[in-house]
Amino acid sequence: MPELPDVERFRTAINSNALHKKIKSVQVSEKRVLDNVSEPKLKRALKGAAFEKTRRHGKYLFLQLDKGGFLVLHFGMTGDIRYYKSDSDRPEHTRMLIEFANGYRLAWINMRLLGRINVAREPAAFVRARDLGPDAMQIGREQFREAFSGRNGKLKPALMNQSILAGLGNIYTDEILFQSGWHPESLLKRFKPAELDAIHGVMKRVLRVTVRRLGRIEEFPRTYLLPHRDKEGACPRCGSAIRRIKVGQRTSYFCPQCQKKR
DNA sequence: AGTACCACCTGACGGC
DNA sequence: TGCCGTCAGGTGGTAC
Repeated sequence: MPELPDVERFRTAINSNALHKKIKSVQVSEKRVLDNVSEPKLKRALKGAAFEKTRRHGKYLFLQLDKGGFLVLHFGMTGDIRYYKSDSDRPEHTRMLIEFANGYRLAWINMRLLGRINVAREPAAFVRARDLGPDAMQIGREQFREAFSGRNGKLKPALMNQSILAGLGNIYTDEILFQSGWHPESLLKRFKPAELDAIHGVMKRVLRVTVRRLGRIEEFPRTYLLPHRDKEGACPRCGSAIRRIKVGQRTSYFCPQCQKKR
């Protein structure tokens, strides 16, 4: 599930529940998810500290510690977060469990073990080291045009390329392409600056709307593709059968009537 | 620079 | 019922 709007939901949940609470203990039940940090080092960094505030860049969530430094969470393909009280409510596939002094717990859930846990001194340095592009919610029109013009290759893989633009994944990119009326295999070099500007505008709108709905697809507007993004789906605009193809190894859903190839 | 393929993982689903 | 292939909202490495 985790693309930008989902990570933004996790951030909101942590902001409203898990800030300014002293961390009593940390358990990591799957060491494989630890990326640049060992378990002892992670425990040293977190124990006795509290989360002060949160930031997000692309699909990465940064939790600032009052002792200094950041816990950096990435969720992979399957990830979630839950704040709860009773030990019996521990979610399945909890890979890291943070227990607070108030008795509540924060579970980092990661079924497929494709997510990663890091620590960082500064988000900016981490973002640079990972070669992440500008965040999709922050990027301005000029910067967007700059990032995508003069490139070769197909539109969809470029939008999903985290070093060009950070935050979009497979399904939100499908939505943005649907709403801008472009076929996923359109060639980037055929786009005029004004058309890139239009895609930027659509992207901003889609992110604004879906973040506001906390990434809950059932609550998306009826004119959105995502609720119909399955084999039997019909285009919410024209009723045509939604088509499914592979673009850059990833499954893409699109409306052959509404989305033109450039 | 762009693309293809593989690897990393678990679980759900459909076909036989 | 059980086994098997396929697929899933991500990323990193390698090779061409």
